[in-house]
Amino acid sequence: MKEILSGKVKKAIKKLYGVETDGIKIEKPREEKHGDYSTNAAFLLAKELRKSPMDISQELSNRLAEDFAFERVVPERGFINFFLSKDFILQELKNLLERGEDYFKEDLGKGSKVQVEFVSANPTGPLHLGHGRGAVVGDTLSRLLEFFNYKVVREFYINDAGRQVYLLGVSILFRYMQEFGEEDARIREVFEREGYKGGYIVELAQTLKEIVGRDLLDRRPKEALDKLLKANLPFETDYLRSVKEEDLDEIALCCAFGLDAMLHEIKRDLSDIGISFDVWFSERSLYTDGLVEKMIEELSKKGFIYEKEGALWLKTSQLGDDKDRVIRKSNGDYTYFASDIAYHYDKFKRGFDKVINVWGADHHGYVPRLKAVLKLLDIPQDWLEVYLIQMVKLFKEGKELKMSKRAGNFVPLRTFIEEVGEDAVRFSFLTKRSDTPLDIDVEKVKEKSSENPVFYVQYAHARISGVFREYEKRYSKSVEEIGSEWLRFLEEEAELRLIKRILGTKDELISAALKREPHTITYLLINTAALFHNYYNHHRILGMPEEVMNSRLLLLKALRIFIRLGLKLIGVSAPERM
RNA sequence: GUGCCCGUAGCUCAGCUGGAUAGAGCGCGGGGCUCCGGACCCCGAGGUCGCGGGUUCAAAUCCCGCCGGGCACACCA
Repeated sequence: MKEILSGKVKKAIKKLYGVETDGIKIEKPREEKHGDYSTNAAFLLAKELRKSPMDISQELSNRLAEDFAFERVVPERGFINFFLSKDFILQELKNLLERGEDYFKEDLGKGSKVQVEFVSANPTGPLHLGHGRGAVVGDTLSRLLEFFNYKVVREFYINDAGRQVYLLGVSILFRYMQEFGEEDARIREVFEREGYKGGYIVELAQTLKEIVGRDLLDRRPKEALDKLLKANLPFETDYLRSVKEEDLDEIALCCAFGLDAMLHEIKRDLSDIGISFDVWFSERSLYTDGLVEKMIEELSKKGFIYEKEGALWLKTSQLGDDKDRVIRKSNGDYTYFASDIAYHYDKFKRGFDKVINVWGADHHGYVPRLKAVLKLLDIPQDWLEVYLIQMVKLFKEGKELKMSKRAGNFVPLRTFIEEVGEDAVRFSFLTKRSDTPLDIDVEKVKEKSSENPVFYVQYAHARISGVFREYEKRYSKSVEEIGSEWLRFLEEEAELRLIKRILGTKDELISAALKREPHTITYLLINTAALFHNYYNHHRILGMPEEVMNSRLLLLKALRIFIRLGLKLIGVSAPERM
């Protein structure tokens, strides 16, 4: 809508003054008396034309008033206020009814390739609520971008290399030994200091015990592996299968077993809230494919790497980071940063026009480091967008629950899903801007789930569907058969307002996509549903004279198109009945 | 200590590329179909937009300082 209007304004300016203008803003005034839309165009032209905004707005208004789209065009203190004409509104509505959700589409992406990397949780434990928020926001952003013709690849980066995974293996092994009442001093020491203490580790250890018996205690990892592979485990065994013979020991086996099991859990949780990934990218593969070494070699050649105290350092401080960073420790291990450089280089090589990383806000200090790397690799800064999701804090009986995986004291996403359901999970993660922390009171969400706004929106959809069902029953005709010629009977103020609202949502969807603010969709839905509920409570539809009934049914149909689209974009179901 | 984010109604939060009388839900007080779904609707009370300065015709919105809260500042990931 804004685009249509700004086109009209630009055309009028060109005709009237012979100049091109940029930066014309079309706004929706808060006050209805200031029109359906307004523009600041006159202010922008004032300098160039050496005329007062008042005069310009007057002249432009006179010109634009001839357009059939406007009932009135009113200059006011330099602003130009537009009042849309009924003819124009109905023409757009007809358009919408014919095109369905496509009416809201716009070719913003022009088919460009965008990667959205999100969740990327360590596969060392189940997903918690923070991951859930990132997952829902990332997925919704992806859906939005896809809708506007970006080619989106959803990617999950699996941190399957390094110390955290080693600790996972140690933790499982420790619990496994405990099952037999045995222990190893060295293992215990590592476990107590850094191990994962969650109950899920104990469960994994028990499963392991059931399948392999004493094999690991008796140092027979090879036999244990064979048993595991034959055991018909309820998950894929990619990591177990790929353990190399020369690396196989008790810990390595536990690592692989743990990774397979955890990844399976993670995938299940995600799929339960409607999320699937196109690519599961293994950090480990960056090492096995030699990409990390290659990157370091290349950066060395360019002189960006130096050695100090036995470690390799990257000169990121010259490029916006506050200090240089270690990429290979003095003990020879690579840091996470090293693989991340390789990872982003790989992303770049894969030809994405844009990469969006959805990260937990606790990683914000890491951003300058990565941006510095882009400079070293001659990758444009705006190629990478980092989108930070603030923490989710959980309260139970007024007390905050900590969510550290190592301590094992966290609330799994699964619990939340089971208590409030997929739709409410997705919706509630999208009712707040992502850069503000989110507090969830477990009890409250549980108790008040019927007050969740998601039901309010879904109820609007179900109500419309109910009216259609009833219409079909009473009149033995489908709503689809009502032709657009009936539209002209829509003339009440409330109806026109509702239509304008629906038409205007396109602008807001576009803005949500461009500004990466998927949460605005939920507000759009709530507001639209409110307008509908209000309208519905004051207007009868069935049983009214034919022209009134048919025109109102068409209005409801348009409304339902938008509500369905909005719900689809945030991944929430649109029930026919509730 | 340094950097980033946040501070809006009793509570949870929208609004922030400056624009006209600051919004929603919950909670609170009052009311609403013999009729298409009352999981709804309408009315009302409730605000120094953390504080102070600055820029501007115009500031919740931009800039600076302060206060309060969160997060991050590893040869962890």
